Amino acid sequence: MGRGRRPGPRPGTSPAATTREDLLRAGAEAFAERGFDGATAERIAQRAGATKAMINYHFKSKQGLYEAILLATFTDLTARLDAVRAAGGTAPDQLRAFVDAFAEAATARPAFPAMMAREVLSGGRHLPAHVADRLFGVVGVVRAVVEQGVREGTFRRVDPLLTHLSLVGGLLFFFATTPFRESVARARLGQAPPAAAAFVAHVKELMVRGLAPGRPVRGRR
Amino acid sequence: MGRGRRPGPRPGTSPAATTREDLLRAGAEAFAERGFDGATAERIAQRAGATKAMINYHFKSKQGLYEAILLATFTDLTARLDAVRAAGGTAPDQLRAFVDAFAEAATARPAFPAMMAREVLSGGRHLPAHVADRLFGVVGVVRAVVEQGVREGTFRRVDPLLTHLSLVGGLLFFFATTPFRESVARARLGQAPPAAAAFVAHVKELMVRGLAPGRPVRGRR
DNA sequence: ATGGTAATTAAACAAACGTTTGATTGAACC
DNA sequence: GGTTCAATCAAACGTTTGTTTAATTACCAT
Repeated sequence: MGRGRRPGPRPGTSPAATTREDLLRAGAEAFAERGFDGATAERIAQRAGATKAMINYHFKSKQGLYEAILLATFTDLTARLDAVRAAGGTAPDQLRAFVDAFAEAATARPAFPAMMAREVLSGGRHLPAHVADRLFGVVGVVRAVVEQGVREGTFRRVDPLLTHLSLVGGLLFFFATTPFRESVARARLGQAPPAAAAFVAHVKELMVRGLAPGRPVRGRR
Repeated sequence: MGRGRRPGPRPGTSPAATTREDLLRAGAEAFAERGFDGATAERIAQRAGATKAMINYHFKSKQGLYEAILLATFTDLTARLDAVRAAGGTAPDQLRAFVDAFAEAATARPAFPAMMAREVLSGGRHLPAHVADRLFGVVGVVRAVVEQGVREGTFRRVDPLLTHLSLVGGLLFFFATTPFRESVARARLGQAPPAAAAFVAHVKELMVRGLAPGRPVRGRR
């Protein structure tokens, strides 16, 4: 008998511990679904095929695991967004590229939108300073693009921060609630939920048109 | 000596228990700030000036308190939004009124945006069916307005659901993260955070312009 | 006056939580 | 072949959690 593994390193796993990475992956999923408080160490470990003691061994604490995930996630995101800015082009083009990059980041790391949304919702309570910096970097990119657009005349005179909030808010909301929409679509309507690509195209068009200079809209203000 | 009240009803509180309402208020704040799992019964009770046993007495369980808050909140919101639809007018006007109503609901019940955002983020895990219905009512209002706009020619042919996601996502994100922006504004920059009114005006203009029919935007697609 | 009811408290409770500990194993190194 | 070391597990630990219980009080109707 004696079900359950006996202690000791996993046999034949020479190329760097996979347990650590399994915990990062499982933790990201769990934190995205339930939030920091709702995701228990036990469940994260189970999902990773390990024991919860491994969290403390590899990351010192549950909070340590959380921070490691956030750092990796935001580093990936800001790298993509900075690349958009560096690639140059007109402001509308950069804005479109921004939306694409955001969507690619959400696809590469499905947990990122929910974790980011939860973090700002909680007032950044679990955010260490150096991770918060990356978050503000996102604001900086949008601001730079909008200011460029206003300067070159491709955008009307809009507030960069307000533009950031409406743009990133919409993107974050869409990608963070994808699981919800999928379950609703299955349960309520037989209908399939909208694809990410359709939303991306929609947001690009909406923003570029909405920011374009020119005749004010008719009708009551 | 003998600190700590002795048991028994609160004296002189004839007009309906205020404890119940205190718990609703304190619970809304706590759930908005920390989420369902992060908000502890002890802290909610403290904030309400009561003991945690009162939660179970008045609402059966912590979950019961949560549901009571959600129901009241969403009922208020959908009432406002339905009124917008009922008032009629052109689609752009209704859309502007929608944004106003949303903002008023967020002002009247500051906890609502964060609670709603957290709920959809969690896939509606804590949502009882009759409360979920109200949530879908919001989608219905936006859909109706957009479809009317397309019909009457004031909007281009856009997907109502995608429009809903970008509009409500932006609004929710803004109002749900107001505390975060305020703390950041205080700590990082000496600058004041943008006022709600400014954001509301921004979103109205952005959406109405972005949805307006007419010449497609120049530049690469 | 008296009895009943609803509201409240402090304390007790079991379950669940994150963390720590100690034993155990496989592999690398000499 | 023995030693060392990092990785792993099961179990135990102390704390915190939401809930229940029993006692206590104020108000109201009779």
